[in-house]
Amino acid sequence: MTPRKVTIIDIAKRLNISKSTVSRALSNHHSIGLRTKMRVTQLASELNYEPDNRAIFFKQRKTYLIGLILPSLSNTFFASIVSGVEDVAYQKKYTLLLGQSRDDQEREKSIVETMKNHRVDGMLVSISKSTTSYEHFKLLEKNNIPVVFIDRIPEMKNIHFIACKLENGMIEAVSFLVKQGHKIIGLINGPENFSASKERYSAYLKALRKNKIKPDKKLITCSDLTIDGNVAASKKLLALARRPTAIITFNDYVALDAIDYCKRQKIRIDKDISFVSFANEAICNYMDHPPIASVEQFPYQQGQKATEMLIEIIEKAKPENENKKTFNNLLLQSQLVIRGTH
Amino acid sequence: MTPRKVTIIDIAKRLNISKSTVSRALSNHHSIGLRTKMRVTQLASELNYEPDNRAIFFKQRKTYLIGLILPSLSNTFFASIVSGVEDVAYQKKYTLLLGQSRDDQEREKSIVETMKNHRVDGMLVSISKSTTSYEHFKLLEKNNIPVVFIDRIPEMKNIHFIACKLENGMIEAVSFLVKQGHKIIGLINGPENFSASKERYSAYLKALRKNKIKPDKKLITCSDLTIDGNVAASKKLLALARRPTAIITFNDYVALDAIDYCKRQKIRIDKDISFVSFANEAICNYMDHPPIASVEQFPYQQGQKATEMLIEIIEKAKPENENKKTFNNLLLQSQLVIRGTH
DNA sequence: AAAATCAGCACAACCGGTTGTCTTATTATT
DNA sequence: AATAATAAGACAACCGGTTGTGCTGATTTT
Repeated sequence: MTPRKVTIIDIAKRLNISKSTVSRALSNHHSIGLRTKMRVTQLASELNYEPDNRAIFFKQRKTYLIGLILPSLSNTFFASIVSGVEDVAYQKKYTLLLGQSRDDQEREKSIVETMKNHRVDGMLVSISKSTTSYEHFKLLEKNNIPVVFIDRIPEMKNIHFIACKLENGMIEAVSFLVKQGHKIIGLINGPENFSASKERYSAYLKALRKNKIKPDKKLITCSDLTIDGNVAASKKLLALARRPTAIITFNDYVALDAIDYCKRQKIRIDKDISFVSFANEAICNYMDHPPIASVEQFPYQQGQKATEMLIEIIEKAKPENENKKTFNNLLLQSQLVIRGTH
Repeated sequence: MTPRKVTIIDIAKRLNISKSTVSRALSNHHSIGLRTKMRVTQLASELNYEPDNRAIFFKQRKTYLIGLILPSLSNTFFASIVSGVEDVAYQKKYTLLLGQSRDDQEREKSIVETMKNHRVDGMLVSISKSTTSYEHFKLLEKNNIPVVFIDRIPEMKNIHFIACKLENGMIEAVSFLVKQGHKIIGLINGPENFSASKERYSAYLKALRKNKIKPDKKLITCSDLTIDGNVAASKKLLALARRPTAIITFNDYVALDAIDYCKRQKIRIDKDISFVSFANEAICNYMDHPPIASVEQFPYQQGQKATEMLIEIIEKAKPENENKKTFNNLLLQSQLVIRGTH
């Protein structure tokens, strides 16, 4: 129990007026005399009076709080999302509540619970890898707390979400490689149960079709995205009799581990084998042999757009619209970024 | 105004009992009969009743909210801090309010104001580069909201803070280079007005003294930490008649830009020149020619320790302790990490 | 001079919980 | 059977603001 802070009641007592007068004086209401207004504002600043949002929002049934739950924060992709979310939230006068699920469903649930009890006006979520039950999100809806999912989307009907469409990026990537003369193009994908993996997988097949290349199951493998997993996947593809001359990886880190492995195996990067990846992390610019291209997924922009979408939903929500709900979703186009040779 | 949620009053009305009975039934109070308890809990779960934290914390004068303000979130150093803070906050049942100042004093002030009005129980701050006035922090103290500063510490008296002591890391760095045979060791520092720069500067001088090397002003330069600034600083040092054989840089990014510049100039890394940096970013492990060593500043741990410190301050704060305030500060030791050759 | 108008402020209800005190009906004690 | 003890729950105040309504005295209107 922290010591109590100055309230309008304290001010009212000292000036021998009622607290409603203080409240109106501070908000410059016309029915309060000039002299009283001046005495109130004067004393308020002397005492360092600060209004208590909770009391205000309590009546308004609004908190101007937005909850954001991400799997991790030390990952640059998610850090960019946070940054985009915060920028928009700040601009629209909302404050951000942050939680990281650490890819643990129970922790995710618990954070949802806490934020719900803090009465956030809405939530932004990138679901954890281990999330299989969506009850906690359904409960939010029952409580009239809108949720916008970002990038990692659950398989639920009737949800708001924003993501980055990878199909076009994958097609650009494959076409780019084909144009460079590659015919045997491998894929190191992420965990099979990821929707992001599924999307890459089907886009990869579509891209091959478009370029009239027959898919070869042996050229497709998965990694659990750990260093060991990435190396194992690389090893598998590079040991093939029909060895790929180019590999597309789930993200930049997979590519970097793969490139590392190649170097140790004296497989020459960009000669014996080329890499194209996803994420387009800035850090790749410092590498001697980065992937020759990477598909940008615009995490910062996803964060921005998701927040704009959420706030719009929050602010247009009215009880009378209860039964004519619509669900917003937005797919940004990904974009292949070809690295300059340097 | 979002539609209203289920309250204990709704439950009370339906069961024709008083709201205090509902409250006590839900918290399993002994003076409520078993039958009533069951009817209440039953109906509560049917209606998806969720307690409103604000009403509870309102009376308790506590929110279990902690505000965290950092200059940026897209920077991995700060992202690690956030991660450490969130982990501890979660474990201790506090929720994190996040804001980024974008190194703008006005935005920092405005975020402090907002969080204060949300009645956070305490705040964690890494001050913005442009912050010169500390009034907004002093006001927090007057409002009995404790603040713990992290890593970027303002020049104020009587504050709580946590930071990472760079002196020992710098001494280790210089000694390491000397042991490798280097005698001419340059320094590319950050902006002069940074306390972090000042600390590196004096530690650098001390380290040279310890190793009986005479400092040479020409070997010391500053960068504004932009790519152009980093390159310009590198150019300056490498153009010297008495050219350094090793350079210590403000952080890894400066080193990477410098290394990049060297490569373009055909200056051979680790032969003609070696680099040691600060921050020890994981990404350097993927480089062909990373700095040979880097001083780890433990941002994740700083976040953790700062949060532990803050929560301790919050929870032991009592009105009667008002005038016997003490100020906590903790300096972690930095640590030189020598990269394995790979 | 009586009635109407209005400025300036007080009073009270409300938001959704918690908690101390009071009431009532039942059971236990002597 | 009369009294004390106890169980179960009602009532009301409180946290710190906002806001609709009511009251009072002064000024204006007729």
